[in-house]
Amino acid sequence: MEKEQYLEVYRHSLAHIMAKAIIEIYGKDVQYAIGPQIEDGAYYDFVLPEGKSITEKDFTAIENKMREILKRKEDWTRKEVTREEALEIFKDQKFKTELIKDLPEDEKITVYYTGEDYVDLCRGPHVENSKELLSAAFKIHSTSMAYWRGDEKRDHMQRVYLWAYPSKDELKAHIKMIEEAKERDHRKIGAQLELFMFNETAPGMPYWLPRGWQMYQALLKYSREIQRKHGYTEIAAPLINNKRLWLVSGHWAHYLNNMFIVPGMDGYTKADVDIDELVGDLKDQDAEVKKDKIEAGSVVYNRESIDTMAAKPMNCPNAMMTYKRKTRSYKELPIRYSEYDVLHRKEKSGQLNGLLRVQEFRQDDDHTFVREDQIKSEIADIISIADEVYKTFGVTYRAELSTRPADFMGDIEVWNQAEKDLREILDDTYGPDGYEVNEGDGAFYGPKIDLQIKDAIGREWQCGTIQLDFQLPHNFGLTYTAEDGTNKMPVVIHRAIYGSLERFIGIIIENFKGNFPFWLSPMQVGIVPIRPEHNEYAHKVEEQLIENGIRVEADYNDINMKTKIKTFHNYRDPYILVLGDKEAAEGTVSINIRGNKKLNDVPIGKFIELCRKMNKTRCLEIIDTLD
RNA sequence: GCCGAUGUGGCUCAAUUGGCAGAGCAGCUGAUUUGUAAUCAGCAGGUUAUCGGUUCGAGUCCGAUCAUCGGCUCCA
Repeated sequence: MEKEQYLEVYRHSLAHIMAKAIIEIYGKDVQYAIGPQIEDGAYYDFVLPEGKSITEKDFTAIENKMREILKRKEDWTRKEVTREEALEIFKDQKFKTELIKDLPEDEKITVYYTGEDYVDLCRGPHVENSKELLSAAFKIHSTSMAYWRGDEKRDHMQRVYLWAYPSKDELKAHIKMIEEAKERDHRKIGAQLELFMFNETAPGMPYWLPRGWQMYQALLKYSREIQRKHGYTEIAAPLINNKRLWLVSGHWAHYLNNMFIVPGMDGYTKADVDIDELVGDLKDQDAEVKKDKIEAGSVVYNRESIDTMAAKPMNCPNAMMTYKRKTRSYKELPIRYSEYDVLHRKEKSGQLNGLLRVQEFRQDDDHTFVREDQIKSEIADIISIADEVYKTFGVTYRAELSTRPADFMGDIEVWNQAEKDLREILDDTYGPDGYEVNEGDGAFYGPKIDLQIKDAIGREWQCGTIQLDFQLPHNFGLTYTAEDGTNKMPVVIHRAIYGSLERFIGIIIENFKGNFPFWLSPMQVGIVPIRPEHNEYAHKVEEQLIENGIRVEADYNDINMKTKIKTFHNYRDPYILVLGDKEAAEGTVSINIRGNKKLNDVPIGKFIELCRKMNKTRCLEIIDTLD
């Protein structure tokens, strides 16, 4: 048996063993649903008897019970049964019953017995006897809540996860890998390197500290540089707009729950007044609308007030307004408006995650207005930008095309042509099998290409996105004057390469484990004068570096040089310069290079030259020789 | 929003069955004047997330709230 198949079979079998163990511990009333194998093991979904739940403390007991069951060395017997027989076997199991009823008429129904007291509905395959699993290594590691069939309106189940590997060593290696991933955690490194912080009063809204902001600016600078070469123009727009704008864009109808509302003058009232249609609870869109008398001095938010405003969750509507400010000619297109404004998106509690999921962020956003015949070349250009940017970070990526969904908007001919164009570009760039297609997964307003990048330890992240939009130009009534003098509607392309800057920074922190390339390093050079009498020379060196656009910090305190080196070392500065008598006399620097290499007595001019080179080329490696 | 967990000086962590809130690092002061990842001594730093409850007594037990973490779900 191939190793992968073997893994699947015994992980899946172990899921059944776990279900059997849990039933033995919690009783026959346990409702068991499904238990598939996953990347590093398996899980199984249960509804436990009223009032019971599985917590960390119970893991060991379940594992022990599983081992006890395996030692019984029971046979696994497969049995084909009729629909009626299956329904009889699982008459007390509501989920199994539902699964059986949903099976196609002609489907063979198979059940597996493990020993005589446990039976599960399953296609298999499984091991033939539990003893085959005795050598497997497994560990229950977490639980979570899951909805039956992913539907939040249906049963809430408890999902129990286990890791499973063929040997103890492989399980150990997996646990070690998870611990290493924790070492990369951007939240931990972000605190150590003083890049960003959070405060309770602004959940999910990062404070960028001086060092982190340097990095942020380096990313912005790079984005601006490359976009400028590709004909982009940058704009900035209001952060809050009256709800009238959001009504036109459709956000008020479809995105309100994710928007931070800013009440206008009528949004609260200071005098006694009767208000109709008062929103009972701002957090709950479906809350009952009530009619109430407001007492003087009280503050009431009324989402329906005429001058209610909202912080923008997306840049698009304001970009539309910017386009619409005057009549446009076909000769002007494409118009590319890039912007880096702050966006706010309100997330449900429990969804925030460091920089990876935030409520306030900036995107390297752009809205490009094109004629239909320009779509293809424009998308090709965007992909070339993405390709260049991702290469600079040393990550590989994968493209996914999402096509027309059932509930699409607009002209089917336009869709067909656009999808054809996108496929041709993707074929040309990555080869016909070099990208994935998610049929019907596009947004209702247009097809899209998502770019997934792969980090240093193989995790994938969606960053770049390129979306065609046939809807927004329609909502905003955008037009341009065509060659024949008629008014035509442009197509909008939304695109981002980093995606959210915050998220992207979180990803690259973990990708580089905090050891950033020179051009990205918050501080690039740390200066350590050995004794106070060397401060004067150190100041001169510092000034020269600053003049050359190099981010530098120096420690002029009268303390042990070891301490100063340690501090900069902990900040992971790529270069630490040690300056003493010799260097001052000869106009040189002695360099501690991140990674413990050293270069002594380097002429200052030479050092500046290599720093400038790295800033210009944005190379990944820190130069550690003078050749 | 859901399931489970966590919250003690800036950071990492202690505090026995409910019984005086403590240490290291960082900070400050002084000494040391040092050529490559922790020199020595002293000082200061706390309403134990917040609010409420039980108790003679709460970091510890109970409740609520907030934030955070692991997942689920969601994510134009």
